[in-house]
Amino acid sequence: MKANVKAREAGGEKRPRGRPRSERAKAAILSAARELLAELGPSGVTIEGVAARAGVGKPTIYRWWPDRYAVVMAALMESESPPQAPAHRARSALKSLRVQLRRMAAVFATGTGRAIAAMLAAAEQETEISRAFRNHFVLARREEGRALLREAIAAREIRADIDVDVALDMIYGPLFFRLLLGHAPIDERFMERVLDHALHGLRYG
Amino acid sequence: MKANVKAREAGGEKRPRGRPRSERAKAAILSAARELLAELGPSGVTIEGVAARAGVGKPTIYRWWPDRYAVVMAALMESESPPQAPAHRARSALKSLRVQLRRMAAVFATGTGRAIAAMLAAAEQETEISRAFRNHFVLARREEGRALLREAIAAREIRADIDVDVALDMIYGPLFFRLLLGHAPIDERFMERVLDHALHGLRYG
Amino acid sequence: MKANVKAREAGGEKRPRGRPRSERAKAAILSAARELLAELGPSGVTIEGVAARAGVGKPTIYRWWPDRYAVVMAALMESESPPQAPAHRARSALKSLRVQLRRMAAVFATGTGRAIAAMLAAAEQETEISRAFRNHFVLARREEGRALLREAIAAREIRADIDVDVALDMIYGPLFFRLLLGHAPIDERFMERVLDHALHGLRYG
Amino acid sequence: MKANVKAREAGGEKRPRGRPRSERAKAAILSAARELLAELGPSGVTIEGVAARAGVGKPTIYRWWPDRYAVVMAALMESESPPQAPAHRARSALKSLRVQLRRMAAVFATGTGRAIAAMLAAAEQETEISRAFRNHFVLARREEGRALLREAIAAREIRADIDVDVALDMIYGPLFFRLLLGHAPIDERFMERVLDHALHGLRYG
DNA sequence: GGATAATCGAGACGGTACGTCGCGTCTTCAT
DNA sequence: ATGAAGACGCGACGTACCGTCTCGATTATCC
Repeated sequence: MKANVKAREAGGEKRPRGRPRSERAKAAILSAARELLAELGPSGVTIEGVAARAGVGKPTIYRWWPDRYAVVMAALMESESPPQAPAHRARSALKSLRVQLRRMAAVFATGTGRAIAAMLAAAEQETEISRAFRNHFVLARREEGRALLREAIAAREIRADIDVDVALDMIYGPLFFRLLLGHAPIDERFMERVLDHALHGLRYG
Repeated sequence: MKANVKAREAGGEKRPRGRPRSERAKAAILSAARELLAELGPSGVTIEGVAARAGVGKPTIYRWWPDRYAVVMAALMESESPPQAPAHRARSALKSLRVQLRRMAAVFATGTGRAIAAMLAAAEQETEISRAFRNHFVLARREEGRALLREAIAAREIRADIDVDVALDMIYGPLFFRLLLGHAPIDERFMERVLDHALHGLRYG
Repeated sequence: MKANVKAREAGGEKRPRGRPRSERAKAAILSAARELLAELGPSGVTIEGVAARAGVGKPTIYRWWPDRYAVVMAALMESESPPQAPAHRARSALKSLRVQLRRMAAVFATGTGRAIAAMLAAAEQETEISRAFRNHFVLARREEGRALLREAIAAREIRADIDVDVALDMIYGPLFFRLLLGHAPIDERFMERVLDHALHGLRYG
Repeated sequence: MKANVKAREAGGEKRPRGRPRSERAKAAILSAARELLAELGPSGVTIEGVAARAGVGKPTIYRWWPDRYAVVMAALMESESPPQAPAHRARSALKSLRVQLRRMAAVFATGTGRAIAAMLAAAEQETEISRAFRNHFVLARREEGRALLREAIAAREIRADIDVDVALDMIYGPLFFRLLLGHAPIDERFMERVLDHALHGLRYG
């Protein structure tokens, strides 16, 4: 234990008073939640199950998250890396958008996709974490898309008189539509075609 | 008794042996479920609550629906009339589509909308009722849309080389995207603009 | 059918009006109850189980017996023949008593014995059938015993100043005591020894 | 903290890890069970009823007792004090036995008596608690009786060649016989007469 | 022979209670 | 002052049977 003491002195961090552990437990909890999510789906992630698998007391979980939804969301957010922020800056804005959409399709085509959709729909009240979750998985990328559309407008690749919010929902909406309804598969090709159709329009032109 | 036999054969209906199910109970159950759904949201619709309010035994509910999701779905399907089949045959196919989209927006803008989205996402397995539900609320109208798009193609109002499935998801997807994410309101104007943007495309043209 | 009519007129009984009760159904019910009793014990004899196994509707059972206890008791009473009325009239009354006790031991040593005890104890209210049941299995034989004791008194085989009721409970009681407590086996030898000890007393004499 | 450790080692008690069980809840459960038993009889003691009256969750009951029979037995065992161990050491063993029998008669003459008999008969399988129950109410006293009979033999008050087990069942059996059959009342006088008849025998002597 | 009527099978009904699962909180001991 | 362990009150789950009722079909008697 001498080493421990020395390390602490060396690090110089100030410990509150008597609490030695915490990050280890947090990691174990999220890890257990991720496993259960993969094995049993969103409804199979119970606090009791997570606590048992993580070797942790239930109150420890509640010390970090307010309820089981928050735990599942946190686990999903940890497990699924977002499409690395600047997302492969391509030559043109539309090209970058195309890359981003392909990446999203790849993520949402997995079982994780349905879990995310379920959590999005299940979030009954507007909480901190549900907002963060929506932002993490969807709205942040939609904002990336907004920036790219603006660039494309500036580059005169797309028209200036469009309603950007409508355009964004038209591009990202189909992904979640298929996720929710399951009437057709989600793949990279699909997202590309969505973008193409959105750009060219359905009319003769 | 020959007449009786003949009538049954003719009608083709097959009377089962025992006491027939009580339509009164069925109506009371769905009615109670609808009320609870409106008052407490999807998660507030418990079998116990429905049974108590409907003045019905729990086993009677389980005799007809496999679980609470099925009851909620059935209640929603009973309460919400779909946009009357042929949906106001307008002069042109696109006009008819526009009318249908406005109607859907009106339905999904209500609290019922979120409930439908929640049920769509919560349905963990592919059951008879979940399929019926998706079909009732969404896919049937998407198929209406498909017919209208085909008409529009025949009438040379839109291009013949489009991928109709992609086009449909691009038109109906944004509605569910907003429903799920809640980042912007759903109203008739929104759906109209979606259709407009889909038709004209984002490019210069 | 002439014979039938004549017999009825002779007997003078009045046929109610409608379809007569099916003796076949009654027999099937008791048979099914007996089987379930043997397989699952008294608590395993449910009305639903009996109805299903007998190929009979539940109301048919309730037309004959008021509740499931009555059915079990009836099944037991049908299955277990009482120790043939006069029970082997031996040379002396005490010898006859000894024979009767041996026979009772044989009956109660089987699984049926515990079932009878359970039904005796479970009968919460004083009904027609529970009285009949107690009488059939126990009290009738106790009355036989009373007659035999009286004979033995007359024959000066036992004392005249005893309390016959006390004596009878002292002879038949031990059987049910072991049945209920299960602390020792029930067999013919045991009942014989009970009778011997009752006759000779525990004192020196 | 050395003292603490030492004390525990000395006492030998082993504190389990978690929150200790609530004695308050245990007492409330048994108390509620006792009340319901008195008001409604053995079949009126339902787990739901006990939980509601005790202000306790059902799972708390199931944590400590395997089923409703065990709860009733525990309640009976708590409520009814056994006839204080050494049971009034009288001058002679037979006198002590007589006192014990009178006390038992007093206990079993009450409504509690029938409840005990019902539980004895209902216990379908041989469990820890059913064994404890039988021992508590009956077999322990039968063993007391055995000791007293042995004393009486040593004191030459009764014969040495008797089968003590048979004699015991002959003395205690009649009590349960009347309890089960209800053909005659149970009172102190009855038990005394049983003992008298057992001692003197039915023969002339 | 046709009407009448009771019983039959089947099985749904409103109920009660079961025993279980998971929730989120609380309490204890050990660190 | 945390952390694991785990009991607590609670609410809902889905199931088993209860005893009753409502059907169409069947089987008898009565007119």
